Amino acid sequence: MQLSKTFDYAIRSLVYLAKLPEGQAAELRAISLSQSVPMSYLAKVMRHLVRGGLVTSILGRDGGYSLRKKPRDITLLQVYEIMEGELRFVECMENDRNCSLFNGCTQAPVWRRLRQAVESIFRETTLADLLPKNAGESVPTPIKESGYARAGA
Amino acid sequence: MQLSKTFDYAIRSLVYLAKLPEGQAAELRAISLSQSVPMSYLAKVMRHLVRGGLVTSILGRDGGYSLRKKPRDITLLQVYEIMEGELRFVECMENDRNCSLFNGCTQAPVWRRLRQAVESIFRETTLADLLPKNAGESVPTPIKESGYARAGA
DNA sequence: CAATCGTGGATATCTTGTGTCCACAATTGA
DNA sequence: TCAATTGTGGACACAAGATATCCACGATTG
Repeated sequence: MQLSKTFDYAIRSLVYLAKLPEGQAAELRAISLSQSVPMSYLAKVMRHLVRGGLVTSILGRDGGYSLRKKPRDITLLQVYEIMEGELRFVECMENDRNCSLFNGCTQAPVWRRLRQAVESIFRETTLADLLPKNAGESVPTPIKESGYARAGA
Repeated sequence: MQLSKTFDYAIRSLVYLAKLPEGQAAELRAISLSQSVPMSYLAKVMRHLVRGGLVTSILGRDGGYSLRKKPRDITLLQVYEIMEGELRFVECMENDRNCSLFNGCTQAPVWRRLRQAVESIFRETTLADLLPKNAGESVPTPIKESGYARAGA
């Protein structure tokens, strides 16, 4: 019943990008430092987001990442499905190979209700909802300079 | 975002007990066979339920387990908390050691909303809701005799 | 050409869920 | 009283998945 760090990393990175001035890109190291997320791992996360169509990557010098949509148009459900795949709570969410054999799977309706609840929250929450209200200040400062942002090149 | 098998085992075992005639006990092997759950692992699950106060265990010969409350009085939330502890989706659900430092943890409200949703579903669903409506037949039959119910003594 | 930056994938590590095993205590019936 | 049965407790083993690391490579720009 835990959300993965990967999912959390993805969200926070997207929020970071959303805070940038329109059209501006941020490079991996900057995101990594600001979130205290290992750079080489963040790279993998970002690749998912790129393939998922939420983020554009710019190769080469002065490259980086930038949002491909308005924050209002990026829902947590999209992010979740890109990072984790379809939302499910048990193995046999739809197909009943095992459970229905025993008791007609009386808990299946509960899992469905559960998914609907979570799904609708995820669908209704967009990146825009995660932007700090009172913040015009552009970029948050990292806590520690050391540790991260070292590998990869 | 997955529920553990352990939680599922617990629920199914409780449902099994709930189906028994009032006051009757079932032994470990019977539950294990009916659910195709490894007996030695089920033992551990049952211990949790005993300590959690949902189930009574009877030692010695002709021992077994039986429900300690009416199915209507056992909620999924109780079962969850007994098996998994407090319901949480991220590390820092209440205490904010890390996230608030960066962005005031704008996602925390989302996680809270999420928890409330799940929690209320769990709280409103009782064992009674998981009993098959049309079933007077006492005990479901196992699929395969082999494999489980062998270890332990 | 050289420096920068993201890509891709193989690999390593760590954690946790899941499962196993065995000695032991309690209970009951012969 | 003895032996069989049944749950208890904890140590241990195993597997899978999340998390992290590394390195060779392609793209881009000055």
